[in-house]
Amino acid sequence: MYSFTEENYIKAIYKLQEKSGISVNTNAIAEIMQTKAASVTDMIKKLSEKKLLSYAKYKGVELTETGRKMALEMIRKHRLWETFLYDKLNFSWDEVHDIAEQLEHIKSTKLIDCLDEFLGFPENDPHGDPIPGKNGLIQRIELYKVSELGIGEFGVISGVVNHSSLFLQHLEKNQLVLGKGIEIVSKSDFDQSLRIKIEGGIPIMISNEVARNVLLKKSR
Amino acid sequence: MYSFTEENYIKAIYKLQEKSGISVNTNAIAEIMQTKAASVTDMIKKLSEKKLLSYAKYKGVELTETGRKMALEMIRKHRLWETFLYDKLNFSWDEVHDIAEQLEHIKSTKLIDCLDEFLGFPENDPHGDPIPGKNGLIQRIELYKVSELGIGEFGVISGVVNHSSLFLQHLEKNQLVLGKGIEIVSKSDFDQSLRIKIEGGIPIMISNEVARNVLLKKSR
DNA sequence: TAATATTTTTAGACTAGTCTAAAAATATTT
DNA sequence: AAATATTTTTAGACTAGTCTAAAAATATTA
Repeated sequence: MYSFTEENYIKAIYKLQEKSGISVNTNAIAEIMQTKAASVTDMIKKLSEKKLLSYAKYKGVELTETGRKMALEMIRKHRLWETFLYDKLNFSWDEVHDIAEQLEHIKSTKLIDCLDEFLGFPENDPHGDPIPGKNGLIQRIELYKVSELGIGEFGVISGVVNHSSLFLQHLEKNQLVLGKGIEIVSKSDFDQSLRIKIEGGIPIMISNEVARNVLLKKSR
Repeated sequence: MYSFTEENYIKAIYKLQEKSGISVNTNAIAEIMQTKAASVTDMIKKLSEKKLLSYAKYKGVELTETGRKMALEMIRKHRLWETFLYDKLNFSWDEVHDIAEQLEHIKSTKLIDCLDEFLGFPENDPHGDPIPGKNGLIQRIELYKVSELGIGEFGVISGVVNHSSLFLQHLEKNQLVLGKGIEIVSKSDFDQSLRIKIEGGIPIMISNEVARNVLLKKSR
């Protein structure tokens, strides 16, 4: 059985590996874990001894197969709990993360499967992120940043890059929520802000910052 | 914010105070917490410094008002989660305790109230134990052990004294579950075992041990 | 009352996880 | 290639929580 801290480290490393490709460095882990580089070195030595990652001094770390499986289990639990909080308990999508961060550590071989069934085997969490299956497989579809679309193109909001509370609240306030269709009307050459038309709403302006953090499934 | 260990100690002390009246001794706490007396002494010193209990060497401990409130919050959370596992995720009543022991530590000012609402503000958990309200008040009714009833008396199964997994499984196997009416048919002078008639079932024998651990609401 | 048994506390050692400061290694700049 | 900057590791100190063994206090028995 692994400690909460061990599980959190493995999850953080998995996320960094997803972004950067292969190897993950000490400072990057320290930043996500909100701790000091020395603490990271201490912990990754232990995790290496437990065969969850492979590590050589000054060479960064990579999760082992065991580590990756553990990470995917954590992500599955996290996203299923977020879905429960959102769908069943009416939490808003910017409130669910911190609670799911705690719930994901519950040790029970059966609980998360029962929750999965209870929720109707959802494929995505409230932010549009894919929920890994019991077998650890993630079903991904190709998503595009709003900033990557051209004038006249359409898409359906299906994810967010930035999960911060403030950002999610900003999106909700502007009706930029999962499932909404949008069309790119025009783009400013000056600051790359966009004028977009939201399905069921009036055209609005969004900054380039927002455009780079909202993900779409392309449509027509 | 309190640690999991601190919360567990407070809960254990509350339960012991409920049984024994006022003061609780070190060995009793050690037994519930499955730890050594020395560890208990160390911890109750800390909890005393945090004003959760009052403590004098060799004199046992008593929870303060703050400690009692915290204990009732923990019990409320525990029982609501047990109810969720049982009612919504179809866990059996002997499986819920260990999972609820973990879930009760989730820190969120809003979560348990949303869960309470989601469950329809239940008054009892799957074992018949009363669920404290948000205000900390427990609604109790008078229950009797089966062994306290006379021949010909009736009652409805409304609680259990012993919460062990094996005992709960034994009860379920014998249809001795919450809500069932029973009538005392006869009693053996030899070993105090009882012959009882269960509503909707055939008469069965139960040992004195079982009779002392099943609680009834009296009826007619 | 004294001897014995039991309970509780204290002292010191341990692990898990954190930190700061300094040392070691690597990367970058000149 | 040398100097400088940055990253990473190591050493030692800290807290939380645990343990064993011994000491202290209380309870029980003779």
